[in-house]
Amino acid sequence: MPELPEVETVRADLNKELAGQTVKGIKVDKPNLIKGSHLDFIKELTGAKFTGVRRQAKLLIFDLTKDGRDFHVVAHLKMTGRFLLREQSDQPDNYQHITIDIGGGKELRFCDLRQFGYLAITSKEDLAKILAGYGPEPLKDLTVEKFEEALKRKLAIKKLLLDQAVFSGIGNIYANEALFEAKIQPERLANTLSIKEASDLFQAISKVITSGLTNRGTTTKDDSFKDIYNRAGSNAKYLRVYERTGQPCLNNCGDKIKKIMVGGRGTYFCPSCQPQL
DNA sequence: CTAGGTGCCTGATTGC
DNA sequence: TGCAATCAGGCACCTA
Repeated sequence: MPELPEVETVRADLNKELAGQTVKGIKVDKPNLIKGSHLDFIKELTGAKFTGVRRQAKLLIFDLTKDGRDFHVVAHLKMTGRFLLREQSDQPDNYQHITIDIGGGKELRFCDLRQFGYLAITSKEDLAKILAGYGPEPLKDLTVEKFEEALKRKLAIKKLLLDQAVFSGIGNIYANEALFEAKIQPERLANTLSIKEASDLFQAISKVITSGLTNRGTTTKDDSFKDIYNRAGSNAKYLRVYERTGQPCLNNCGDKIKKIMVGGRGTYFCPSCQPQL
């Protein structure tokens, strides 16, 4: 599933490929993946020029200009959303639902098995409102001081890490990995972490996110993430708990990775290395 | 403020 | 064997 490192990988490539290109045409096979009117989406986007692609949290933000007016398209990949850059002559992709002709024989395809993802046209003002709802993100505006402040809540630490209004960009994979790295049990209430634990967790989050970025994302066995050239990321080999239920802890502690549900999400940890206090 | 439930989807898994 | 029920999962949205 695309989290901060995966979305950033996609963003960087999209920015390189799209900047300066003009939308020649759009085909929408699944209108439900467009927020708002898909007819308006087609009308407004056709003829517009990409000026850049940004990212905040897990959101992709396409900057466009048309007839002297600037606007944006925000996109969320959710679980299985994917942008692929293809030649128009290429075979259709699986779950290809929206196709954007960018000229030069190339097209941008939005594919999504589960159809949770979306695209939406937004004005500068509406975009600002959307982005204001997101908390600071790792490696950027999240400081250890802000992190400690945010932990003053009586809530399972893992649930807090996944709350995009508190910290943004962290998803299930990196949350599990960071908690293992910091040796903190996922159900621990955030306000019970010591200063040292909070500091360790902050460092652990930076570490696992950096690893994800360096390796162009985590592609697990379900293939949920591919970059715009349909290439897998290489970070999966560094995962230490995610989807390793029943396998030996890589700290060689002798225990096995256990899976539980926390806040309705699959949660992986080592009962010995991450003891419940 | 937080918790809890539902809905969006479909492939994989489980149940009978 | 085959089909049906169940379920995961990010996030919005609603109710308590």
